[in-house]
Amino acid sequence: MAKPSFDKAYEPHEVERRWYAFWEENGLFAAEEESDRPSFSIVIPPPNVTGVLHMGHALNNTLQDILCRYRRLCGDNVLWMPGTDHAGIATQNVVERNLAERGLTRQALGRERFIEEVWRWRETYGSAIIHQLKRLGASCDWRRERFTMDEGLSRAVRKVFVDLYREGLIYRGDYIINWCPRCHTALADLEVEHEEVDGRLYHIRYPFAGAAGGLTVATTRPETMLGDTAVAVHPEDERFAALPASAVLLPLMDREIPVIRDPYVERGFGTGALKVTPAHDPNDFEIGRRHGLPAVKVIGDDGRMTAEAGRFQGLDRFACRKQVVAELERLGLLVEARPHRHAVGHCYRCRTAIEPNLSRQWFVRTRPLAEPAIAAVREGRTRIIPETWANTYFDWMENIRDWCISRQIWWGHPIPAWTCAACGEVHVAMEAPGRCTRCGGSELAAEEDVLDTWFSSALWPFSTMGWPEDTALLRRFYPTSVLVTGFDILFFWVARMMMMGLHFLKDVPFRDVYVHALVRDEEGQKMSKSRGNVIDPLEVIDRYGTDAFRFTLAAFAAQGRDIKMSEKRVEGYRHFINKIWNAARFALMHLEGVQDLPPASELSLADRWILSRLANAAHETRRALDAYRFNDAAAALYRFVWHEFCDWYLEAAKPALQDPARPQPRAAARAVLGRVLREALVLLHPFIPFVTEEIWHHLPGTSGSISRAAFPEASGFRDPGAEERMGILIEAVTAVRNVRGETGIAPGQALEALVHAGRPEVREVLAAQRELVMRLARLSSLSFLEAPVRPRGAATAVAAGATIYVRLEGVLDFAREAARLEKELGKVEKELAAIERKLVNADFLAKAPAEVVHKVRSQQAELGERREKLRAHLDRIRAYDSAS
RNA sequence: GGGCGGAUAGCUCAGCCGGGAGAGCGUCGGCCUUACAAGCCGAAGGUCACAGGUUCGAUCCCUGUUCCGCCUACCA
Repeated sequence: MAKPSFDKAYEPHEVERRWYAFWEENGLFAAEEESDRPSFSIVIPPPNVTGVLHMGHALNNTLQDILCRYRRLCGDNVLWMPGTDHAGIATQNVVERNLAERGLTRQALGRERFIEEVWRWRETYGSAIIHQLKRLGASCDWRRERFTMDEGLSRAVRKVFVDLYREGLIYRGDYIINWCPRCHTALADLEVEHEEVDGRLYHIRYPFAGAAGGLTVATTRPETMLGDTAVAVHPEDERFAALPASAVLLPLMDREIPVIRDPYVERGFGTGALKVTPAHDPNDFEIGRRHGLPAVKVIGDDGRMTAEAGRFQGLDRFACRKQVVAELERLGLLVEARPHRHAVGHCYRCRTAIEPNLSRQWFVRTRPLAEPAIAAVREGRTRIIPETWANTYFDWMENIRDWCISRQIWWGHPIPAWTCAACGEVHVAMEAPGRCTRCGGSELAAEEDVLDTWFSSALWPFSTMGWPEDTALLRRFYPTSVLVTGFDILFFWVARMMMMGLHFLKDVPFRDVYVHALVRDEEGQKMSKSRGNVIDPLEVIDRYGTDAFRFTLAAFAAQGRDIKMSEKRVEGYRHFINKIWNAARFALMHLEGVQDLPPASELSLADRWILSRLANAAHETRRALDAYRFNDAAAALYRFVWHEFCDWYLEAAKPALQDPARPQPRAAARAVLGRVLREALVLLHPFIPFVTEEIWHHLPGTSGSISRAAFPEASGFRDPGAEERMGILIEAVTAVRNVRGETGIAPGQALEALVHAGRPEVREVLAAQRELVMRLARLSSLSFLEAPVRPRGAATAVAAGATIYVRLEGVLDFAREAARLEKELGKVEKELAAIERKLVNADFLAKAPAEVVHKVRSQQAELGERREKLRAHLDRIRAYDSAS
């Protein structure tokens, strides 16, 4: 492949395309089914086939990719299992909308042709999100890509359904479920989103049957009264202890309904009398069961009133409400309609108000499945990180209710059940039975409902690996190492995978669950189309490059905190990418061929220092990633690369690199430069895979893809002595620069400096590194004084345990210098005062650990010394000033 | 109703086992110093929301308060 030019500014797009193709062609993301290396596996949270990449996906997959690339660099055999979800309701809605544009409906098409249409749609658009994940750099093992409607996964679904049914953990029955009149299907409790709305609480008078007076009930949904079959009061409510009649006359319907007594009724709410509509309210349904009440279904599946609603038949439920209220008002039975704020359920797919409806559905008995799933987390077999989410998990699991799994839509896994036309026997089996096992009848009607999409997603960690076959993949990669997901699907998905995994594989589906935050907009608002505040990740990638975007996501992925995304941030990290790029450009000017590191004795102080800092950066990165602290890892790398490697090492190494007259230090610097850059790139690679791969191929001493390099060891070049000595140098140089900045001397003007070093080691370091200090601080000379005596016209800096005089002949503004010293002195005195307050405290001396006391004492000594020096200089400056 | 999280520099956020608070961006001053102006050097800027408590010592632990955000729930 042609080497591109190494331009001043990094140009990401061509680089990204080129390297992604290279990775895929060379199978660098492929997991091995047979391997001696440790296994590491992640199953992707499968995005909806209909979806397009949003910020949530971008964060989620960036974090997974960082982990996968990191583990590969550590030598693991990594499986990142990719795929998509058929997303029953969502996909059906999208395809239906598409049909509507062509003037068609699914009903007109018929079930079979509609399903074909969905598959066609999937062929055309279903890979969009996969391509987008690739642009993000996702290193999935794409050859293994799965789809929840694939034959293999469908088999797993049927097997699970049949087994659970036979174990009595799946049943069918008539219950109140959440019905979406728009999607025309039942929904699980979880799929209902509650929203506070301003409604009204209507007080309606139900006259007694055959007696004067009546009972006033309170309701927010007056239209349901048409289906009332009782009025309930609390058994111990004195107000209703003696009633003139045991029944009331249901207004508008002229039906007599009994007054019953049930402790469910809350005496303090409304009027204390509750209308009971068993067909349209879950609590009323229970009351109805307890009292043997009939259930009258007045609202149909289309949201319109049924024949049971009498003359209201055919009216939309909300229109009906208005009319019922109007008629009651006319009859003088509407006592009042006060404003009332309450929660109303909405369909999580289409936002339509949910109708609780009596209906025959299939359910999973969840409690027996939930118990092992609770235990697994309690016992730490699966860790939830951050831990706080474990509480949420327990809370939900412990109060779990049966799961309605049947959906009245067409796109999904058919429920494998058949009903005998002759005897009504229900058969649940993997394949359609030939004839009825009970009566021998041959006419068997297949169940028309399909399964909840989450039913198949619950199997994802093992169905993707070939279950129910006993595959090599399962043996090697199940349980998966970690699941990375957003908290919004903790119940929908994580909890259910836990239940299914434990039940069918007798082991947890994942060792760790890393729960990350939501990506919000700059103001902290949830991104949504209706708010119009959506930032498209692909546009961000177009503008700033994938690497900058990924690094931003990682840098802001602090545990337990939402990410507020703005392009400004990404721009900042694009600068970082560019910085790396330019550091590499610089390095390449000096690197030729591979050079081994010389022994430590031949390395300069800066060489030893940067190698030590590299080891430290490797250590911090490793520790942070092992703990899923992505932001810590990103920060450590940023600091190392920019503020240590670029700001100090490269500048410090320039003299050696640029001086051909001294081959030995030059060779050492070259070797170190090459080594540190290579290893830094490897450390960075999980975060910014493209630019690191690109640079890698330019560097001498590298081979193959950086994605298969070895993650640097943290222990290698630790050198505390070098770190301390370099610290002195940095402090001294910074002090001189400070003087220069504060006194307004042009950076170009070389200055003379004289140093009085109190501690011999400080003098030794500065003397040994004289040339370097001069260069970095832009000095024309650096000499040493035996006593702290300020030369004429010199500014003073106290730093690194030394006094540094900077000659500013004729330029020194005494007033300004005095002000500068005063400011410095003020700071020191304030710090010292705080320290000394501690040391006069007998309790502190007696009770604090010796090492803390020692530390404080040495701080006191150091600050005291600084204070004395500053005072002395200030006095002299003042004296000089007033004298002159 | 129950639960969880947050409040730290102008902005956005880090801050591990309690030992006197950091970064990025922004601001101010100075620099085109041949890797990088997407850059370099320097500086300013903080009652760590408020009130108590524990402790020799609290941004950190405990209690309460205020203000935000989220999850959850069958008072119609």
